[in-house]
Amino acid sequence: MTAAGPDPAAEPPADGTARVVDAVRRAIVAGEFVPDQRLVEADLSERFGAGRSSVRSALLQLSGEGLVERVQHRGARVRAVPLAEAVEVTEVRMVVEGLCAAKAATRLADADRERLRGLGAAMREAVAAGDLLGYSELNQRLHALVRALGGQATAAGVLERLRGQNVRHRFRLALLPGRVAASLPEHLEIIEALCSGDPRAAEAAVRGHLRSVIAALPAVDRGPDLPLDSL
Amino acid sequence: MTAAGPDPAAEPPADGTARVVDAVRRAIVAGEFVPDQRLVEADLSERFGAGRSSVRSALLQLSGEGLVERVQHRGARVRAVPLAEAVEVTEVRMVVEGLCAAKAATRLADADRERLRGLGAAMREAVAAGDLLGYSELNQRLHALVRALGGQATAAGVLERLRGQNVRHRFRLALLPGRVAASLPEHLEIIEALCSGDPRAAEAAVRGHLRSVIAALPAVDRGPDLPLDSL
DNA sequence: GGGAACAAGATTGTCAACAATCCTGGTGCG
DNA sequence: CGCACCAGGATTGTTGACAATCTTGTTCCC
Repeated sequence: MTAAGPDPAAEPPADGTARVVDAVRRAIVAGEFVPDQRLVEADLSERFGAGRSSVRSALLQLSGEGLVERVQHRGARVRAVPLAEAVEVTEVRMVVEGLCAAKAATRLADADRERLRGLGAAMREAVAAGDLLGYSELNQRLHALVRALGGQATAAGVLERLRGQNVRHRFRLALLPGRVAASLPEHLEIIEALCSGDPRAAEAAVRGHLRSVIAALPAVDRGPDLPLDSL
Repeated sequence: MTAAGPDPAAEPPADGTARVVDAVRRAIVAGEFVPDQRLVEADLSERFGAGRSSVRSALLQLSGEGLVERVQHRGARVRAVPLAEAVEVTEVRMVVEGLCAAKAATRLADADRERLRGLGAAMREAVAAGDLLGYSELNQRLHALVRALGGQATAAGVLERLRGQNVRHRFRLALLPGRVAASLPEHLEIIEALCSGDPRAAEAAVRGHLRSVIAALPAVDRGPDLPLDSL
């Protein structure tokens, strides 16, 4: 049963509930469903061609993930994450991702170091080329890699759950003028600290980076709504 | 975050789903439902006098809280938390509760200091009197207080979610011979560091304490099953 | 004109029945 | 004897209808 790993590109014939969960989640992170938008069961049912029961289960599940908010007899709506909470989320990410980095630093194989440094080089190039979206993508890849290398499933789960909550802020962050200039050296420092195998340094580097992200969040929040077509 | 917070004194007339959620959660943390036990919808439906639909919703919600595990077409069972995962959970608790402590240290009012020192004194007395269960209760109160004083709703939510996952191990920890002797000074150090208003010291004290808890976990895991009637 | 009482509409929560799926035991063939 | 195969039972997933609850617009009285 443990033989075949989770295929990253599988499950086209997802049945009712699972399919709706996926579709709604995708619509939320893509910005198609805006914060505070009501999610009426009957509407979603018709839109996705699934029974109201499946939609209901899906909303229950998404509520558990913190993406939608439900109140008794009043339905579900897309959870709005105000700036103050985005800061809180990032603070928690700071310490938990710091833990992952510290653990990762003591477990690296040579192949891992290569992947990390490869990512670092790609980031440098993206910045040099002015490819903000590509950089944002690499950014996520780096953080995901740190999560994975930590080998801490619980921490990874917590981070995954938090990740969904401030997609909005995170997407805009990379587009903030001058942000990448500050972000790139921090990322490179994380990579170097990890490769050096020093857990304290790795944790400190991750914390420093996310502290800087927190400092930049207020500016992001004041920004205008973006198209986000680029997904 | 989402509701789900076990309010110690509220909602007497809980209707269908909410009532089942509460009852099942209580049964799980009380040990009435043992790990890996199957939770058949029809059985629970009859036991709690609620429609299978309500039971279903309840299981969905509890699955979101991480208390039960569900697999497609194979039903739900009480999540078993193996030692390795209990360690992981405590590691995450270590850093997140450290964050709460650091933030709390900078926000304390005099009344808070009094409450903290009062808890410390009560702990000393409980240990002197050999009241292990009372000490365990005070222990939880202290950790809850740190959570609350941090004023970090997101962190508190994460911790609340993790708390439910290793009740089993946590309950037995206090009963481990010689454990309280190591635990008490650590708790007192946390209290002093908080009262001194130094965030770094507070975080370090919390981390040190939970590191010691982690070290003690393997011994707990080997212990026999306890009655747990004391709830 | 302002606000409480009320009724209609909309939406969620629950129930019972049906279909789909999985697990368990037995059966027959090699 | 071992193993693929196949009913039978048990359990979950889904559908549709009904009851309970909330929201909104209206009316009536002060």
